[in-house]
Amino acid sequence: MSKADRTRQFIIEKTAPIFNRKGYAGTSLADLTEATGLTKGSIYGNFKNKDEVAVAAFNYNFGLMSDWVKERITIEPDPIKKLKVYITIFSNFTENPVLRWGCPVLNSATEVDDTHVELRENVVEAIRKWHSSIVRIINTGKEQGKINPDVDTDSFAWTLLALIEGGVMLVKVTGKINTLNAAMRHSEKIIDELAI
Amino acid sequence: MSKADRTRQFIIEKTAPIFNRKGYAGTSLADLTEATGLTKGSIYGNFKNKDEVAVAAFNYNFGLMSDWVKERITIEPDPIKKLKVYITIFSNFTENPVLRWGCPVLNSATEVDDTHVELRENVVEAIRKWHSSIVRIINTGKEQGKINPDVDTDSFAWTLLALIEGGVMLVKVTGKINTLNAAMRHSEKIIDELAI
DNA sequence: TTGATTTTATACCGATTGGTATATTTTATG
DNA sequence: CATAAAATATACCAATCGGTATAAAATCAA
Repeated sequence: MSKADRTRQFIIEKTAPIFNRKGYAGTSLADLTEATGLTKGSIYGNFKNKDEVAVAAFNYNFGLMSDWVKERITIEPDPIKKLKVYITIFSNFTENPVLRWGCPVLNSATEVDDTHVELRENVVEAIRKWHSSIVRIINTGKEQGKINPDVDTDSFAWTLLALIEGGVMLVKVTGKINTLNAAMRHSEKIIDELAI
Repeated sequence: MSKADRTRQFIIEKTAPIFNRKGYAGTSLADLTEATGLTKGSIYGNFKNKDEVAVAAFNYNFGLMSDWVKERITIEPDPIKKLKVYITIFSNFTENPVLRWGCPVLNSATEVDDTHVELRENVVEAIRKWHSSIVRIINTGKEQGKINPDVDTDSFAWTLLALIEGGVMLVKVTGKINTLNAAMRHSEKIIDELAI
């Protein structure tokens, strides 16, 4: 790992929380230099422009979240319990070190428009991956005879994603945890109903 | 209605779609002058600052959405059908004249932080109103003996809101309508299950 | 229609935006 | 250790940001 690679990684790690909190357009170059202690020249020596830092920061943020989830899903053998890991994690996301400032997907999803093409594509890809991992759990559960084969896997995964992201949005803006709790309790219920 | 009041209203109506599309921080004063054909001086003669225009624009956007929904809910006598009005409207929100650029609540919810206190309070109040209107429909349905009295009204309303907003987010960023459809079909199902 | 008042336009402000050319320093290689 | 290459800092750029003082124009009441 060369010096440049290490600095690049350093910049990403230091700025990723800023991007997640302030938004990908609301974060200025001054924020980046302040967070890293580096200068503009140094940052532009490692990245083409601000957008490239934003994209790298988003992927880093999503990766953190993804790893956190995966780690806890892997140790659960039962598909129903695997799915419930999402509920546990997001029910307490405000105390979660990587999700404290909100879900990176949600935070960037509403912001990216046609002017941030590359970032948008990365957000879409992140959502697709998330959806796929839910689909995979359910399909494996079907093969194991633990989940009702009649379940519409694809639709279920999108519904669960909508409940999680919607719930996170509600609690983030209102500050009332019962908004998220309601969505998570319902999610738990429909997960239980998957079982044969 | 004085000239000033008319101009104020004119500014709100012309800038509200811009704010909803570009975000409340991403919209510049140049955007406002361009959309209205007025100058900065003229806008600042009618509003204290940009934030005041943003707040007025949000409330206008939410009012438009609210009126559109209320109009269609009122003509439905049955509480189950009243709730399904939300599903119908949001399932086709991309073709809806007032929701074409997304739900104003969702668009501003993820953006407002501690630096936009007043706008945030307005968003929270809008969500509270929306929640209350769902609660009211369900409670009336219970009184009429058409909705199961054991239903947790408050939780149900938050769950429905999470499904709607989450679904809107998913389709807006991915561009795939089946993401929203899945959330809306599930919403329809849980609405049907409310009935006795 | 006059005169006071309100509304709008002009011209400007300092601060900040993202970005870059170039000089300096640090790193890696022989 | 010397030297080439890469990484970082300095100093700057034009453009845009939100906002304002003031002049010009339009409105309104008497």
